[in-house]
Amino acid sequence: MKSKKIMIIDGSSLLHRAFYALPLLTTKSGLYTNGVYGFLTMFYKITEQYEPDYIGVAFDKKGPTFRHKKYVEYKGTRQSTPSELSQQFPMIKEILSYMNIPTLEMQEYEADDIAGTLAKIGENEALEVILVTGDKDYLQLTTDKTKVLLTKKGITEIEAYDRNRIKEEYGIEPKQFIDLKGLMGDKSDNIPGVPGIGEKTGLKLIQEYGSIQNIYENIDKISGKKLKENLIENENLAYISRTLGEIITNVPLNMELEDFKATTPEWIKLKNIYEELEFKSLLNKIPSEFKEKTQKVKFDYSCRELKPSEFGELVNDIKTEEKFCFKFIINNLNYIENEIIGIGIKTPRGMTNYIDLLQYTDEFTNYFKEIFENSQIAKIGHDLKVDIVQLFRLNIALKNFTFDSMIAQYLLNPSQANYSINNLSEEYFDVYGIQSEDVFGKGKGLKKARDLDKEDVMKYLSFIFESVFKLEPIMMEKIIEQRMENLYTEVELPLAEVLANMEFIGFKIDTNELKILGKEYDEEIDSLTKEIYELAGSTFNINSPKQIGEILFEKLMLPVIKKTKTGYSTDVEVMEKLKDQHPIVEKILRYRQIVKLKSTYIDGLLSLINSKTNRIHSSFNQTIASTGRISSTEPNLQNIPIRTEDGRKIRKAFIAESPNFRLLDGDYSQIELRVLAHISNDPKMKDAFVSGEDIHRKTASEVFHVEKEDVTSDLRYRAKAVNFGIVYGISDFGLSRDLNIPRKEAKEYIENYFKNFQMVKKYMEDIVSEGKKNGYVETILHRRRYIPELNSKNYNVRSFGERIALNTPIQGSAADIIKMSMVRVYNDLRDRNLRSRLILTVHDELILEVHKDEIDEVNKLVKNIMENAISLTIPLKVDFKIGDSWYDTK
DNA sequence: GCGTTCACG
DNA sequence: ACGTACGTGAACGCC
Repeated sequence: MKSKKIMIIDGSSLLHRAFYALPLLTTKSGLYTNGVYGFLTMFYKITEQYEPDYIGVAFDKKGPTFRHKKYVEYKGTRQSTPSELSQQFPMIKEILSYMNIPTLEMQEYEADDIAGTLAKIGENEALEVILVTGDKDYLQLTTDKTKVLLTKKGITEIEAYDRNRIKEEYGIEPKQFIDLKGLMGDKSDNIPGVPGIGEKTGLKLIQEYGSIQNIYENIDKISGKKLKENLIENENLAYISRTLGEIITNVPLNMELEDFKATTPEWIKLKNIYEELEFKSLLNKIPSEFKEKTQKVKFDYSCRELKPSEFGELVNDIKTEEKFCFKFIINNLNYIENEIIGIGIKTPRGMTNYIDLLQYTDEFTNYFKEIFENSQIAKIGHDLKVDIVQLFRLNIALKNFTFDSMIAQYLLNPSQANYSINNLSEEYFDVYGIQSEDVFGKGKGLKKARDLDKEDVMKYLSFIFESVFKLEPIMMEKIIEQRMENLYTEVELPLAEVLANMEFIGFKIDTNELKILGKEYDEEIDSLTKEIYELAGSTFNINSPKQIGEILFEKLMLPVIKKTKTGYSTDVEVMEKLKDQHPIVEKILRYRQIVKLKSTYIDGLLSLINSKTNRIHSSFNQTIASTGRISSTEPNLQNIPIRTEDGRKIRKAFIAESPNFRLLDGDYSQIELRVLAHISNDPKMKDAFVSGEDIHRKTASEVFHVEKEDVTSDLRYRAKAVNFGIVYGISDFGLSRDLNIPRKEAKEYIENYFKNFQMVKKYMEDIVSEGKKNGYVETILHRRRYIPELNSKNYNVRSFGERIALNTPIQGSAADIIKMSMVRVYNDLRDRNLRSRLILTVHDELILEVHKDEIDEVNKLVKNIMENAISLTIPLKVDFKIGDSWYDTK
């Protein structure tokens, strides 16, 4: 039988660690909580990992300890604990009391003595002992039965030490750390030790002689005159230091093992204090049944399952109430092919109705199609894009879609990490709702449709509907107040349907073409692999940056250009600089490129082709990018290669549905620079766009003081880099790296740029100060992004904030514009009953699958919509290409 | 699960 | 003196 475990935590040490590892977080009322928060994060991590049967937390007690009696200077150099930290000790103790975990502190003793004593008690009871601390001194307590978990950098890294590891790493027994410390001393505790002896010398001596006592018994054998002198002169100090550094294990504790038994926390109290301290993520640790009891808002979970005979009645209710909220229940697989399990529907005054669609799909569509398609009846919900895809599958066209709480929250704060309905109900109502995982399971425990508990499903749906109905008025008020009503109702909401349709339609793939390309790549990978092994003189995993580093910088002794957190950097930038030094470098670069193409684009795409339609159905995320852009996943169709010919070939596999269709690709020319010209109102920049000049050429002539006719391709290239830099929040460093020129030269370019485009400079200054003043910046359609970084005390963080402040209105306005185009293109194609359809967007580009009979009409229509999506002080220009494959639309 | 690298706009 | 261009997603190694 496995022995039981006792975990003893050094609370003082852990709180200190957490406090210094995390930035100073405060609650709205100004309480400092970073230490407590970090402590609890670590606490949950280790208790969940080790699952102790007994647990206790030891603290230092204020006042002198027995060590001070032996040595008055003990801890004499310690700075007093800052009040931001000291006020957090009572908090963590309070929380531990709610967890029913005993906290121990004793006059005259320190936490480590208590922990040492408990460890000994634990060992005597034949328990496995786990000590948790940030203090290396604890290593002296490790035995075969006691291990020490030591926090490393930050709060996420924890290293476990047992006796074996110590012997391996230090070559001494744990107990010998006491003697080692006697020699080394400890600056932070003001333990003197023997002068001139640090970790290295100390370890050597202990490894050789075993103990301080034995060193002095053999003092004549010590080599090194100075060392020997120091030892002899400071013998007394060495022994005193040894005593000070020894953790004692016989503190008189009046506790029994049973007092430490892990028991159930007092959930309600724990929940209340987590709320008070605003530890939202830790509330997940509270079982949901304890979270509902103190809701401010009452949620009604009443629900019923409807049989077909009752469908008509609900349809009539909906007609009288003119609004409903709905959600499909589907299994979480690819939702183009999944099973549609059921649907929940609720009107403002009615209860939640559930229809089993595994049984009654036909009856459902017969009764409800007209309701969904009725433009007098409003539909609302949360993350309805998924549900619109299901409606497409059932051949139902949604009309009058007026509210989606997920999209609403994205507009109210586009930087949020999580837009789940649970997050929203917590934020707005302090209601902790029902976790979808509890209903559907997760990971391996994901439930099959038939294993779902219908009552749970209905209750979950009720929770969503109650949340959405209650959120709608509150969120709409904010949206209107922030001037985003138009953006919301005319752009983002209709866009959800456009994205749903693009997901539903997909992009046709020539599987064979992909496979042939894959074979070519494979052959090259094989031969490159052989050449690289040959050049390296050994085999290794070329996919491992770590192993490449070892080969290049240790075996082949190439110069180290750059380091990462974990070792040598081997990225393209570094490798380009090493190219001339060894032939292997170029081979590795080529290998990396081809392997990327093969694994991400050949194998990755092949695995995502829908076998029935030979099409790829990506998912488009409308609420990820803080700037307003759309992102694409599984697969990401927005990063299909184009910059190198080898990669660009992948696009040959992206084709139109049949010989009757072709691809039409329209991309905005220089949309971000045009947006910048518009919002900065810079006359020179605007001139260039109004007169249809090449903007990079224009920039080159201004920055480098040459006539436009005399701009060489090199100058144009440099000017292009400058223009990009402007949009991103330029720095001389970045530009110099990008163009491979001295920093000084880059600086001149930038200064010249600003001399010529003075209004751009003014824009950059104004937008940053506006951001600082308001806390956010806006796009043309008033899309808002908060930038807390602008007020950071940290220079780097603040600079980052400034770059965000000037880039977001540019990137975000460009996103506004293409989103408007998408909605109009989609609607016009549908209104004209065309067979052509929008299938993809890549930030400044729209791709349509166009019927050959409609090419001229659609091309004209899309051009008109895109170029007139919005009226700016400069024209928008769109270039169009037509081809049988995406490769050909160039 | 995080870090590195690299694909795109 | 610092450390540095904006926004994404996927594959892989490594712990």
